[in-house]
Amino acid sequence: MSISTPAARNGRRPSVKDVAERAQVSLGTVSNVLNRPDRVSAGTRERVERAMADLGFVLNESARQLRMGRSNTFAYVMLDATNPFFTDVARGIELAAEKADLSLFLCNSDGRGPREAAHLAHLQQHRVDGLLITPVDPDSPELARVVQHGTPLVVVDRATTSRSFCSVTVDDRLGGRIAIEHLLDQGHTKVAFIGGPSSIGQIRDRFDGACDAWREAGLPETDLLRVETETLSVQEGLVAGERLAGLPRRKRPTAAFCANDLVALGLLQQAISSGQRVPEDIAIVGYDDIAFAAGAAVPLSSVRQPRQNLGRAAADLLIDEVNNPEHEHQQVEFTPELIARTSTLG
Amino acid sequence: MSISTPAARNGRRPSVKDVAERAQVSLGTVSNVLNRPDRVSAGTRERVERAMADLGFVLNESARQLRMGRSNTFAYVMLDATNPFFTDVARGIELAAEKADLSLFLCNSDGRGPREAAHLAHLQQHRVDGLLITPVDPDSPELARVVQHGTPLVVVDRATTSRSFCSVTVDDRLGGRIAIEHLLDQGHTKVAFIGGPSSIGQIRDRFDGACDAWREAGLPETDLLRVETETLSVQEGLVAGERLAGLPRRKRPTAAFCANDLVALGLLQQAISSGQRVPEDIAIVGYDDIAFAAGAAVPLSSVRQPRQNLGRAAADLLIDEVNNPEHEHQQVEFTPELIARTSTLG
DNA sequence: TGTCGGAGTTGAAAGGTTTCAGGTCGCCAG
DNA sequence: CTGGCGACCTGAAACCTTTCAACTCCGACA
Repeated sequence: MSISTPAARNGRRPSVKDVAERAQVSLGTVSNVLNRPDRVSAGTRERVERAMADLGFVLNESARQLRMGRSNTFAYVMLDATNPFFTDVARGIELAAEKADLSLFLCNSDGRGPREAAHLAHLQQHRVDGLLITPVDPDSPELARVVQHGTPLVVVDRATTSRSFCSVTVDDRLGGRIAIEHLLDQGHTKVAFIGGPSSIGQIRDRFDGACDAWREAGLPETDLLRVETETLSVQEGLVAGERLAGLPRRKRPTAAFCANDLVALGLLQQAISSGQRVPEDIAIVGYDDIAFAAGAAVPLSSVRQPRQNLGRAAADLLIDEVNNPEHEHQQVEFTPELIARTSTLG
Repeated sequence: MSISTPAARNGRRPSVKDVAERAQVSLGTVSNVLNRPDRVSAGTRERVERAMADLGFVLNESARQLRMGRSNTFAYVMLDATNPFFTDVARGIELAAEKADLSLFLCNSDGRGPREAAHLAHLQQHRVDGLLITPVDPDSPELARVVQHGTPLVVVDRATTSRSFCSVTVDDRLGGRIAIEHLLDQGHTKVAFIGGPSSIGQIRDRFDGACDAWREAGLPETDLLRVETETLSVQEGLVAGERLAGLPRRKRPTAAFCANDLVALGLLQQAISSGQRVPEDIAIVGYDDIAFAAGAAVPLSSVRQPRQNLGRAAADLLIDEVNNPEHEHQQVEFTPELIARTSTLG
């Protein structure tokens, strides 16, 4: 097979210079065709465009960026690209970026600090115009350093103590409260909180919110049973379910509030396979309202977070920071919402 | 608040030149510290490093790329970032890329052709060293054009007619076959195939494989009931379930093979909520073996694809194409595997 | 003493784009 | 015929890095 692609003809990709030569115009004119076509006469423009097509010209973004000093690109460093919650957030960011004519790169830190640091370094070197991140550690000095080096940054779905950048969060304490209030409404007076590890701020907040509601209802604290898990996975939900089932009937809670939907789905699975009815024997509320919650064997009640709005708001804050010289950092907090389904409504 | 970040001091980010000046050395030496530290004496190196730290120097990747002509970056254009299948594929790619010291950018075409085209153009301009993609249309001339312009490309999880790039697929026809063979083993002689639209090659293949097995078992074709859906979603699975339930008992299949797990989960939900027992009244096999399959109310049997290996293999092919001048394009095909769980085993 | 080699350092050139001050040309008003 | 204007086009300079041939020392060796 003979080599005949434009790019292979001479081992070098064609540049504006080659285009200019072939079209018998100057460099500047080619650039004008690219960036201000209205300033070029129709005939010339046509000649240049044909030359580009003939040569298979692809603009070199590095060179443009070098010259222009900006990249029109954002990046989002995700905490876990396999978690539906974060992919939905990413989608929100993407939509906002697309509307503002910005490219978006997604990176995945996979919950690993060093990987996150590598991505951060690389993205700064790429001179992205702005950075969104759900960090492994929201209080890491790395984040402040990024800002100091001149890259605007917005923290997504994590509260942080720093005031040198914007953040977007959801009120987890309120989320815990409304979950419990819903169960109280349904008449439950013995409830389990299932989730962990409590080193994660969000999980603490959800539990604290639950306690607030519980106390205000005047119920004894001992009847809000805390079941600590190692992680938030389906597997851990299963284990927790077995633990509940092992309790003597008098002590067994009639409802469970799970710190996320994966745990709730595990609990649900255990309940059904051991012959319990949901919600008659045990009612279940999850958290996040992922797509699989509605599609579970018993549709799952869940605390919904405005995932996509979260992403969109974060991107909008970043766009403001980049374009508006009077930008002031903000901490935006969204409100969660309870979605009641069969798993609590019977 | 006074502006005091290094970057803000003069509105321009420090360059190697600034570093060189401050460290009292030449440009070349700074570059050596960056790229060949062993060639620089310890004292000088230290001085340069201190200068970098003082100034908050961040290397400009655009300039480096421009000079070097390569970016050490791959990109994967995903078809649907919210589908767990693709995020797992992405993870496989990521691991391979990380091992080869390449950065990876993820983009999401979201199943939209124009968005895909925009990403493609942008990535070519960025001079990524190689491109992985699960395309909206595997036979689009766009892909060939990318290759022609000089960017190596590997198609992931889609068969294509072109031989100008590598591809990695899973044998869908075999997948269909083993699903049906499993159901035949369990004694089923009336089975539904649920999925669509059949314009998608993969779905056709899965159905064709199912037919192969069915025919070879000597069963009448009419007893392999085809239920066409609009898309592969939980919702469509629900609808299909209702359709099956509406059939007279004599005609009703005792098992269903769903073209993906989302459909299977929908069907499962419908079956359970309408009081059927799974698998006694209806056995169910899904496809993809996503994480939620094992965690379903009745753990779901499913045809597993080696998602992560798929990604890894694709990345490795691309790495070979980039580095090895004698590279030859390959079409790699993986073999699926049946994971039998309660939904077919009772 | 003179030569050689090696370690460390230098600085100009190159890479592809955009910008912008300046040029040419044709045409119209005076 | 002259001056001036607008439309269109030109090409050098700048952006920041890496590379590499050339240079300077300095100690070793004959």
